[in-house]
Amino acid sequence: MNLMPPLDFEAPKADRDIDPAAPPCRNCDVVREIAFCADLSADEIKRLASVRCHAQLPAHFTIFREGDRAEHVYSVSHGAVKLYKLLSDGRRQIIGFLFSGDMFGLALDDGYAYTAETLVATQLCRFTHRKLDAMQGQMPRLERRMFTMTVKDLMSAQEQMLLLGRKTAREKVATFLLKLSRRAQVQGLPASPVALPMSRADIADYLGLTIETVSRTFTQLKKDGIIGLPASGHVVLTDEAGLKELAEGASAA
Amino acid sequence: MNLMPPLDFEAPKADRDIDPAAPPCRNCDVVREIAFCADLSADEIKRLASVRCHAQLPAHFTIFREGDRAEHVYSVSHGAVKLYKLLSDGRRQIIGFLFSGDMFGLALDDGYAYTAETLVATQLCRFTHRKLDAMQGQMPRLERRMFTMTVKDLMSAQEQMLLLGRKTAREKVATFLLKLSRRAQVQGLPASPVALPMSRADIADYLGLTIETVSRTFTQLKKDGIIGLPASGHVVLTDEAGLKELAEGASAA
DNA sequence: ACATTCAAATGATAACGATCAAGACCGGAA
DNA sequence: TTCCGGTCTTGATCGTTATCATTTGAATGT
Repeated sequence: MNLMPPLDFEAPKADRDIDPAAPPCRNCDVVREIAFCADLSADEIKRLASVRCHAQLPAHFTIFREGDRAEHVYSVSHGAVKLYKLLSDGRRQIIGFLFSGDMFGLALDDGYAYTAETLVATQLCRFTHRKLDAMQGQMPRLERRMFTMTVKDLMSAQEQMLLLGRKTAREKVATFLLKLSRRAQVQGLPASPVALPMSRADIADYLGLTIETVSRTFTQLKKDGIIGLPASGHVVLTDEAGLKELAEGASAA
Repeated sequence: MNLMPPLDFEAPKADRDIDPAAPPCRNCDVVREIAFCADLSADEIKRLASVRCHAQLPAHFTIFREGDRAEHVYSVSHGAVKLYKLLSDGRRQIIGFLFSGDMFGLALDDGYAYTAETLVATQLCRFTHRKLDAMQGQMPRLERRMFTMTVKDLMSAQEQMLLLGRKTAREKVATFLLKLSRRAQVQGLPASPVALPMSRADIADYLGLTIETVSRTFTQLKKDGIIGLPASGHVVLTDEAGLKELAEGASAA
């Protein structure tokens, strides 16, 4: 797969889809409020838009690979993306699931430290590092926003270290479901029937477990009346308080 | 311990130790080159120094606790610090060991997300978030440097997620030793007899293992001729290539 | 030198999650 | 509809690491 990408950023088609006369970033609707382009002055948005490149990508599309020259930063407009790192023998660790408004692609040594792949059909905004750097100092609010988002990412990564290093399978899954639920709420979606746009394998590689353990844990939580599994790809948080207790490591329950 | 802190930032003594006539940050010697105060103009350093507070802390001193109001950012001048998060039942995950030049204490919601504790006697520089924020926009290079350091921290955290989620005990220990060795080199110390200023318990809580497993793994690696354990708190990297192979997950070996 | 204390190493056993192996389910194509 | 490919679930067993228990060792103080 991905040998013949049906669409990519190079295709001018993507740019043509954006009405140049429209207020820049109008396309982004809600996302404007939470993405890194939020909180900017009209002038800043205009300037930012001039170096932006929008694209619609299909599901399971590799945006870039670990080690690729890091030329762009991305912002998710709509859809979902996963970031992962690999060991030489194929073991995989997913380091993040991204949704509308999330940013990715920052790198220091000219090479991405992870692979980025869409989970579902996804719209992205792309910015060139070089051009952003060139505007350095001219868009203080943007820089500050990117900084803040990076600090948030770091804190989230630290939470995940606690999960990976010290939580049980049950606690890991509970934490994961709550995180997804909260994230859905941020996007104005209901907290409870949570959509899981990723496969069991993805969940396993995010939580440091195997597919089988993830599956068994879902089944157990369902048996215990903590969650419901109405349809593939959807979870009902029947007992959110119970989930929270589990997630925080309240031994019993 | 820490019930009667023998020294702290509030004590004016710490400030008196700094010669106000000396070029600011002269005390920091080498650290100046790698800390976040590096790469600043003379004017910026002067301004930064005006809101700085230096302190010498003893070993095993709690600098702040998870949940405390986040009022300061810190930079390690000399010594070593560990950052950790706790679960309600006491399970602990160390999310980082910090050395000269490292920064910590960034927070978003007014509360530190982790506890910070010295490993050994340590000198710190402290800055008030409020004052730094007040200077926002006036010290672009400082902001950029802090951003860069945060991105680096994030990438390091992502590496650690791969370790915690997907590496074996042996691979974890190998990775840890290599990381310490590289870090020592950055500080101009030799790569090979690496100092371990932290306890086995700290290492275990950093790698998501138990004390016993860490101990056994050290013993094994020694038996296999990959490392040497000349004295408590020191490790010789006998076979660095072997360690690297292990760390990257080269199944065999 | 010896007692005391705490950290580290080692040993024995258990458990959680991994691995191996079927079988169930679901969606898409003919 | 039926077949086919995949993912997900469930079952049986194994193994790595955790847990429990003890010994060794190193540092500190008397």
